[in-house]
Amino acid sequence: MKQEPPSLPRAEGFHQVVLRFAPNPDGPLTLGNARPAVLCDYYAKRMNGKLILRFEDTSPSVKPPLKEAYDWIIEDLEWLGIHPDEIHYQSNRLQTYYDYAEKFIERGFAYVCLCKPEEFRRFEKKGEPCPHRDQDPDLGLSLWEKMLNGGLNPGEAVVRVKTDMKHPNPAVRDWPALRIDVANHPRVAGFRVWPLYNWSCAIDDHEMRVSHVIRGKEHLTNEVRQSYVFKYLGSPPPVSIHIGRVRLEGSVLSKSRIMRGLAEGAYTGLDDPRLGTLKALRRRGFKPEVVRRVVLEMGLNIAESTVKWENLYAYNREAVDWEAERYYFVKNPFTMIVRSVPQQVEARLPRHPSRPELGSRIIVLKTSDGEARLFVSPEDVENLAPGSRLRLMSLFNVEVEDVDPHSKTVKAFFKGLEVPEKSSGVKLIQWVLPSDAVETRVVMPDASLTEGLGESPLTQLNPGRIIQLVRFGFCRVEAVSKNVVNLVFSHP
RNA sequence: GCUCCGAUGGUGUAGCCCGGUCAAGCAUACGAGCCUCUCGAGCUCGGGGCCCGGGUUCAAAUCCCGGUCGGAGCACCA
Repeated sequence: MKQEPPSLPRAEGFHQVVLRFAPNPDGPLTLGNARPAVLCDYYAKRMNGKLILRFEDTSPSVKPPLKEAYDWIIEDLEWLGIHPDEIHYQSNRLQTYYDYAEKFIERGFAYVCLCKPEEFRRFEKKGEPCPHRDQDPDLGLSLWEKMLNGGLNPGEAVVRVKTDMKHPNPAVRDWPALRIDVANHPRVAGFRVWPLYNWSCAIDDHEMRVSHVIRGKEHLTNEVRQSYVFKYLGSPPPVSIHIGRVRLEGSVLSKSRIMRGLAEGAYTGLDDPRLGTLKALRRRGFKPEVVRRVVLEMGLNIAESTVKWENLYAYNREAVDWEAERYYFVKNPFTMIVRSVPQQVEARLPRHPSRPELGSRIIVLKTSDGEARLFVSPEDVENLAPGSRLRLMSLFNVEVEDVDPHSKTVKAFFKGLEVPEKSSGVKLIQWVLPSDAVETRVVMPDASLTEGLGESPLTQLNPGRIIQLVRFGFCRVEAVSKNVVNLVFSHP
């Protein structure tokens, strides 16, 4: 980091800074989720505090949690270098939410509302109490009992927290805290009352002694709603920091859209390169520190911001250039036939142009009757006029005689070994020998496949390695076999 | 419609709370040059910005008001 993120606001006077990242396990983490996650982790570490991961899985029917998503999230966080000190599942804590609800009803801080949603909305709009607001706590408790034991059905009753029916923001007026939901939950069974976000969140932040909440600005009014709970609890609310939403240029970051697209078969998986999931970024060879860097650069700004791929590319290039060995790859190969080649030519291909200590590969070009064949990329030769010169990198120079796109053949003749002067303007191109060629497929950012031939040493690379295909781009090794190399394109 | 936010070069930010040291810093992108057997990396230099209009003040990117544009919320979602 060239620039430190700002210090955590109002962090003085806390015994320990406690932050929580609280995702809904209904999909994979995206770059959008990475923002609060990384910030929470960053400040927890910087302040010697504690980081809590809390799964907010309390909406069995509207936002059904996905059993697999819990692990996805933990894995994605681990990839980012985030290891929470504690992990909580709200679905394990229902009794706690019930206990508080009962207390609130008992003390008249909350009531069981039997209004139909539309009915209540009318009172809310007018700023007037509904008939249930002033119910006797004993009646409230017996209704609450009926919510729990089945005497009331979904939609018939809801527990509301008393706020202020004249609050300027109608959304704050007596908001619902718990409702009946009988849908199945992937983790627990036998519960029919579930807390709503503002209830479970406020109770948990209170119980877990959360000192600072970093969350998206879509929660701005939730902070106001939850402030009433803290008021009734007689404890100060956590410091709330709202950050802007993140957009990733040209990518889908919405979990629901991702899951829908996946169900419709629009994507190849959670790590489809078109998606803004952390899994996709990882698959494309982005280093976690790159994600952390862009997030930390945005800091605690509440203004929304758009991440540009070119920034991600630049940071990742910086992160991987040193480790990325260089290999030759020609896509949609054309065959070049070179005449008048000396008996035997050796090419020495350095593994890394800036790291001679890594050594080089020696490739021996054999000729028959002074003729040599090798593969080159059509885009390097397609429009060349006869007489054009080319430098086959690390090998020799040729002069092109004829290019035939139909037979995908280029005829050329040997034109010396010396590296041409830069001023000559001779283009340097990569090549692959037929005897050394292996089928190589690269998944591109738009999920299309680029196919061609690569050098055989590619088959020796372990999955996960980042390499650079010279004059093509950085790629991550996905899988290799004896005959096929599968790569994922990172960036130029 | 109602409630609430935000606005610094192409992009992301620093500065704004506590007005002068800001003729606005950094990163990335862009341009030029050097270097390099890659369209990669490195090095040097360069152009580019305080949304608009008023006000307060000796002094405003910073404070106030209005406007414009952008965003969020107004779910028995999180």
